[in-house]
Amino acid sequence: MTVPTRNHLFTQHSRPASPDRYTSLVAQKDEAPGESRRERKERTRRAILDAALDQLADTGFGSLSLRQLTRSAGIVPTAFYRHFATLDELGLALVDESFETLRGLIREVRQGDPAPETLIDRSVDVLSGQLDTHSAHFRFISRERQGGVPALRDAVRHELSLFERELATDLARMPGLEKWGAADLHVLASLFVDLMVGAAGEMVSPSTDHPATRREIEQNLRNQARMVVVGATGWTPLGS
Amino acid sequence: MTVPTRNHLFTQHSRPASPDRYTSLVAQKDEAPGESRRERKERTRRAILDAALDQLADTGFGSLSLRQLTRSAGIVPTAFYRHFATLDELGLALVDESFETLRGLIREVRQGDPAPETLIDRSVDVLSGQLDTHSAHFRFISRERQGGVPALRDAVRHELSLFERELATDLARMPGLEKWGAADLHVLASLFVDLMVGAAGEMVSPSTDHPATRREIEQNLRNQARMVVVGATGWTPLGS
DNA sequence: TGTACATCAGTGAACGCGCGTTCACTGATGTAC
DNA sequence: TGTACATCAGTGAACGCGCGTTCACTGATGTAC
Repeated sequence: MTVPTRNHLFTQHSRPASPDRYTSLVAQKDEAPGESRRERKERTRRAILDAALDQLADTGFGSLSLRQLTRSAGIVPTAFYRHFATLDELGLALVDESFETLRGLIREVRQGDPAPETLIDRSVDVLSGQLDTHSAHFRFISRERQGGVPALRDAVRHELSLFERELATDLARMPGLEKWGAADLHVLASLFVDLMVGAAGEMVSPSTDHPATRREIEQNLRNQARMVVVGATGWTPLGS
Repeated sequence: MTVPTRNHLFTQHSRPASPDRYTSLVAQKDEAPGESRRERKERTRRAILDAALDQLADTGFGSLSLRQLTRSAGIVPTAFYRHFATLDELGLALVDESFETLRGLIREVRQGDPAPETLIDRSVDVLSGQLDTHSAHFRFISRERQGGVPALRDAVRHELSLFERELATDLARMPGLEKWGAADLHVLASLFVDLMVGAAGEMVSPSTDHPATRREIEQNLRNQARMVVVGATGWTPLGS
């Protein structure tokens, strides 16, 4: 017969204050009485994801520590496995929500303003706004795109290529590009994606918190995009 | 009085075979009798750098392990400190030699063939050749550019901006660009650098060892560069 | 040319630490009747 | 509405491991005389 080795008088719902709980950023213990078990679980999952995004400001995903992660999420290390089977699975969840953000960006640009001559400025403005609220997602994408964790790198690249394809479909409808083939659209779309991800990665980096620098990068992105548009305007489609 | 706790009969020059020595890729123990102390030290340093580049194919610099590093360099962990004060210092040495490779590339392009209409193909060919012999350097640059180690990220970005400035100086001498200001040259040079580093990073990634994929990326890089050149040709300088 | 001494690249034991993962557990929430 | 039981998110002890860094050391190489 197995014997309990410790009392369990103090569990989740009446825990004594312990020093290392003070460091938790996204504590599970904030009481929210009406909550169901599902809602509680979802809240903890969210806390883990946020703690990860937080920690990822400083390091690559490969250097993520499960123990630090759970400490700042306000749970015990082993509780992590109630939500994700492996650290990689957590990473893939972050890929998903990061690309949701990215698609949100393109959706926001699209709606309400298709005038081609203001499209660049509008896009850069929307990007700039998204960077304020979702910087962690952009940092994650641009870092793990070249990062040291194969599963994530592949997932990010795959999503980026899907995203690029969507952009190509959008571009195909623009005036002047009706005659373009898939290859031409791919060249232009990949240019835009490379520029955007590159600039976003630079703006969102911990080294670049100086706002003047950020505005310079933004301005350069605008000019780069303009030069590419001039190139697209004068482009002779590849098949011809 | 301190007492030696172990015999030292077997040192560097007549060491018994020990299991974990077999894994060393770049062993220091290869006898080279005529060598001076300086030459020996330089050889070990080289072995450390190579072991690092080797290990960095799989992970980011932040996840580098000093112990694995020294094991595959054929020395004991503590011997590392005879060559570098910290791991970061090793990283900076890698930044230096990686950018030497990059400058070698531009030098190779420059010499012997300045015909503007073949410049893109020539550049991509040279890049492709360098990727075969110095892939680790390009992987290092493109990964640590967005990587999680601040000192390296800053160093790589600084070197990239110097490199871009050099490229701008070269471009200023090209026919048709004589009237361009510094800002215009910056836009064009940064476009080329972004495209090159991006494509190189993709080609050199462990996920991309399929040669067909690599040729596709190369071809797309050519097309992207061409579209940018068309853009530059039709560009109205910013001041005007 | 020979000798005494200094230099220093590499050694190996030892350290304390944070890591990911296992396991049997607890007790509040949810469900079947 | 009340009761008995199942579910399962979170707990805490324990594990073995690889890590970076310290330290006093060795002995071949280099140098001064």
